[in-house]
Amino acid sequence: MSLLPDNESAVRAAAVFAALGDPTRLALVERLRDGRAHSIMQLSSGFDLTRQGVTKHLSALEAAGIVIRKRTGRQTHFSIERKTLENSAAYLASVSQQWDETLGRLETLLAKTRD
Amino acid sequence: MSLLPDNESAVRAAAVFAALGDPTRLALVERLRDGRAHSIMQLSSGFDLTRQGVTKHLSALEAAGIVIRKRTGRQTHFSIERKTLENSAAYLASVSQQWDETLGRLETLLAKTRD
DNA sequence: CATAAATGCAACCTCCTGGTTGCGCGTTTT
DNA sequence: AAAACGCGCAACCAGGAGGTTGCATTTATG
Repeated sequence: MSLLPDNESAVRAAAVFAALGDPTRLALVERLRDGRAHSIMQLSSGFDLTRQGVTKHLSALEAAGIVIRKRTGRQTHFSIERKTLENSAAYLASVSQQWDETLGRLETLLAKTRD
Repeated sequence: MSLLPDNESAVRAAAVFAALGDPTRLALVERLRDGRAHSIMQLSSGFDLTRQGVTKHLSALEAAGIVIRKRTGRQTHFSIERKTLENSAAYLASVSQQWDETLGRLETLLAKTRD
């Protein structure tokens, strides 16, 4: 019995978190916070990475649904997919919230008495 | 110039996300949603993993500050550190929120005109 | 049309990660 | 005091992730 996240939202959440888990990728997201679309050249500048390296990370973000790619002419622009981040934020919030509702710190102590 | 997340909150956020990025680890967090403290034996049951394997994951979660370890007698209990998840949720929310505030979809289009 | 610019694609390499096994050590239990 | 329980630690291993180089491709520019 492998009870890995059968929960749909949890599965996707894991993918999103994995994508955001890399420092470079998170930095890229930070760069996209302005909500505008940036080309790969723009995004590559400032990193100790090859353009191809950055592209890989952007593809990873795209695969996780965090970012949207759109080619225009000879350059490719990336922008943030707001909804994905919102969902993940909501997921995390729900976890800590449930922790809050059900018993929380008190039960934590009582658990030690049980079994 | 390597402009990796100099921002403190972003650095920690990356660590937390990396920890939550693994399906097994996220499943463990799911199991701890009840807010109570569970022993390693309890948490191990149901996974296609060795106890030592699960322990490794729990240690990773602990290192990221997502979980708290407390040894009592011969068994070790883990429980959720609510604040860490709250912070990460807030971080994600702030990113998508800023996207919303600043221009968002409109500017996304305009950006294509620029440079 | 020749060339430069911006990107895509594939092969390759290294190192970290997730997983295992084996064993030792403190704590209950009988 | 044995034996069983719950756990920590170390070594080890395969595979994937992050990164590179090299070249092909498409689009703009002079």
